[in-house]
Amino acid sequence: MSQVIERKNPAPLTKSFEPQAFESATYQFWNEAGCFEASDTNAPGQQSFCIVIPPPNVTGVLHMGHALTNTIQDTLVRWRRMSGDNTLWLPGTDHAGIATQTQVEKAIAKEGKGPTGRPLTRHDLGREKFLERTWKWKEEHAGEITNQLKRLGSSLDWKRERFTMDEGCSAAVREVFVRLYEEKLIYRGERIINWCCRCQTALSDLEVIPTDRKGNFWHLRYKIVEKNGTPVKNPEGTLAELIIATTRPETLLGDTAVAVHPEDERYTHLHGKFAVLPLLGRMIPVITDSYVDREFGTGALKITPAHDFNDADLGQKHSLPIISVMGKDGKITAEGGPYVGLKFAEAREKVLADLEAQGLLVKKEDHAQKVGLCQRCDSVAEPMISKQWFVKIEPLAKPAIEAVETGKIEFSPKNWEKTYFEWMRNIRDWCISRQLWWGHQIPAWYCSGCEGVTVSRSAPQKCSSCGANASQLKQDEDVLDTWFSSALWPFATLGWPQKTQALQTFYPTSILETGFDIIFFWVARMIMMGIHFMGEAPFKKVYLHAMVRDEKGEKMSKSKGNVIDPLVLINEHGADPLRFTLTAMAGQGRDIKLSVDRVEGYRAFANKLWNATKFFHLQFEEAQGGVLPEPKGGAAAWLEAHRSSLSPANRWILSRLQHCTAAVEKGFAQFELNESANALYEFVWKELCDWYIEFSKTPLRQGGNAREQSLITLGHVLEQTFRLMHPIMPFVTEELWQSLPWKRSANTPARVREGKPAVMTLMFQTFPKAQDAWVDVKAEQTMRQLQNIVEAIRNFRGENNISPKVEFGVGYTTTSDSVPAFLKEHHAEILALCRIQKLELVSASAAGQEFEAVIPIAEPLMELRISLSGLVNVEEEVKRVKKEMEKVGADLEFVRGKLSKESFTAKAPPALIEKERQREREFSEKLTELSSALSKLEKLSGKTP
RNA sequence: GCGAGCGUAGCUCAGCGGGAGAGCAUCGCCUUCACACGGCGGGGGUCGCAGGUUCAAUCCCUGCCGCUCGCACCA
Repeated sequence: MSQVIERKNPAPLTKSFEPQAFESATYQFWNEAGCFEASDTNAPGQQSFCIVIPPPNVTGVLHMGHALTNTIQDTLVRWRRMSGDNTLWLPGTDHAGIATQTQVEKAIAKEGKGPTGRPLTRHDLGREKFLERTWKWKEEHAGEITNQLKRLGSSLDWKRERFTMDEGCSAAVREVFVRLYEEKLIYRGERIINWCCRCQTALSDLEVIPTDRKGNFWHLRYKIVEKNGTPVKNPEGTLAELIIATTRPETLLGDTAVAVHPEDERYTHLHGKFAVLPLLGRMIPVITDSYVDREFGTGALKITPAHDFNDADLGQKHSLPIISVMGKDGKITAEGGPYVGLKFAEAREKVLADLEAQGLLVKKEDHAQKVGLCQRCDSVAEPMISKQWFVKIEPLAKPAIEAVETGKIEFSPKNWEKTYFEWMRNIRDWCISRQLWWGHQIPAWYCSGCEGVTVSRSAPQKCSSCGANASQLKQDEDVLDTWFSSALWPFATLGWPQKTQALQTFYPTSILETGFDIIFFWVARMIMMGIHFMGEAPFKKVYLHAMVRDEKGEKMSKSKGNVIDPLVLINEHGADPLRFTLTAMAGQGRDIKLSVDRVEGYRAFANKLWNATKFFHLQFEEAQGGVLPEPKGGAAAWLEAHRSSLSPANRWILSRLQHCTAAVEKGFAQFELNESANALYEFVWKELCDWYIEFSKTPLRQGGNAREQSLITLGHVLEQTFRLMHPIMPFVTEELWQSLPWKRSANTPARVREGKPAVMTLMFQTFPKAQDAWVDVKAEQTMRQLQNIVEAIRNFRGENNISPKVEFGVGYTTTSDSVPAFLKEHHAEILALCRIQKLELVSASAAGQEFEAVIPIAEPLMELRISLSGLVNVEEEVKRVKKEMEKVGADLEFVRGKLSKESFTAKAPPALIEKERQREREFSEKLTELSSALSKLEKLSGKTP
């Protein structure tokens, strides 16, 4: 007999659900037993299932978005693991270039002053020292987010944890860079990019957030002249000029043309002429282009190719010169003539003042405009020409578009595919160089001798162009966009560029789960790189979850102070309730407004399950000899063997378990986790606790076979429920499962092969499959009938405000032959659930006495008769009956109306018509009963003073 | 401007062709031996508005209105 890993010192179940008591220990048990570890190879016939975690920032802290995505992923991973797959969920963190560098910069700024008395900057430390500091910072903070992921219950294979700047990932980055360079898909060029003057780095288009700003529209006067400088005149003899509206007057310093629409008749006579650039006096051509909108502004446009994306395109089209007047330092360059050295904002003021002085400023209007802000620091990002590294994206985008078009990759919800296509089909080259220090330094070396560029996987020995030795070579100081390494994540983490077994087994990964906000940043780029380097898309399915917002629907942000910290919720209520909440709300196509109330509600749910299990133990321990021995072959086999002799209630709950199992499985498989969660909630609370356990109390107290049968059924149903619920609520289900008397250890195929011991854990138990054989229509019908009777009596009690302490007798009449036997069989349960003294058949003649309430029931066909004397106020009962009659009357009227329409009876499906006729009969009978009861009551109340 | 989503009970959401559901909140009764993190019962909605298709529309179609979110921006 091989060894089994068991949890040490199991504690008895506490009085109620107290997650703090066991969550951490449970996680530790799983982790130490190696439950999270995948195998590099699949067992024969086994499938692999792999998700790579969207790597959180290495120095970040867990926020609700993380909690959501990791709960969803963990749920899927646990489900697949229990279903028998070789399951790998690969953990890791991202170096997060700008974010991390900024944190460290802030830290050193606080530490001391530089030589001139200002706070220390990274430049005071120098690159090497600064990087040392950042690595140290990373080591100190990296544990926080991973510990938080553990608190959430994430079953990540920690032995495979990766970091985007670890040796392997760095090697992958260099490999990709070199290959793309060799394929001419990476190039270095002088192009217009977004520049953040505060962060002092280039940004990609995506890192710039267009933001509404109140601005102004200044109308400027450009005089028009011939090439030789003679003023041009208008047809009516006045001097020709162009009035141009602009929101950024300071950029005029870099204007190299003005443009009008070719068919704009106002300006036809200016075609081919020149404009005199205000302030600088430069002559620039008047060009025509249909890009110009005649309706907007004055219909004339100034063109500044160096500082505007659209102008850059026009400039290229018309071969215009490019004049950079704004520098990376946020100041006007020497090209700006008298304005050199001014900050942009100062330059604007001065330019406007000078224009005004020269009479060239026509007017100023208010104007709402969008300004691009740096995603990281919110300062204005200026478009400017700069020498940067770019990825030529179109050749990479093409197959990535095709992969989604042909369905090799599917997005869910599907409508995101449209968004993906939109962006991918209009994609611009990707600026990948960043003027930061924290990141993958670009593997390009410049030769001081020949100015040649050497791109290499490792530090080159000599210049690839002129052969000069290494001392002449200097590596590019810039680093790569953080998303460059993230794009390689699905294969770099599996060992690429080595040909590893893990890569073979787990690539392509099964699914990607992430937020829609990073479709472009991350998802699209992973698809492009995956296809290009692996020949295959990195995942088959992309699941995109909604945004987590606060309970008012606002985005959570620190500045608004509306952030709900998942760790606070975990500490207070446990990880499971939070996970259940997120899962239950993860329905697609809607933002998730998280409310703490909801979490509390699901904590109550966990408590409910806890107490149901305690109920089982209580009953179990009372069994003869203290402990009921495990049935031979286990509970399931026992139930199978005794199926025909099981009570209706037992058959019912086993049948309902199949429905629940099917729903949970379907929800997981279709990525509708909320469906799974809701099915479980309904089943556990309503069916198992409210009905089954209440029903089972009678046989359990009865003892003997009845008790044994119910105990085994309840134990089995609970055990199966724990399995079904485990992917969503791993901690509490494991804790409760461990408490069960008949549990068995289990193992995964891979562990067996590797000689690893089995583990006594719910994590490795087989995920249930719905079994049609256990679906019992008859038992469900029986239970429905019993529920109808019980509810009718409870309703009578409730509406008449009769205390549960008051017991009374109930009689009934029926025209059905089977009802008396049916009620006799379930006599005890009905009495217990309704807290009544007796339920007995009364003859039709004995019935009909005046002191009775009459409660008609359609299924089973019968009438309850309850003697009112001393029980209720007759007037109250009159009210109740009247209310009931109104309801039934309205129903009847509706059904009759429907049936009276010939169009309905002619065209509706026959089955439906029959159903409606049936309903009509029922309502009508019910109404007759009620009205006769009412007339009796009214007579009675008339007699009473 | 283009694209997507959402408007259902006081709140948060499910449902999406046959007369509207849940949780929380609320009201009434109950400390009944798993659970007051509980039980039982009640009240509460012309399913954003207007048309159309259909025997039948919260559900399908069209148009509006309102709220989000992408993309592109008109300089």
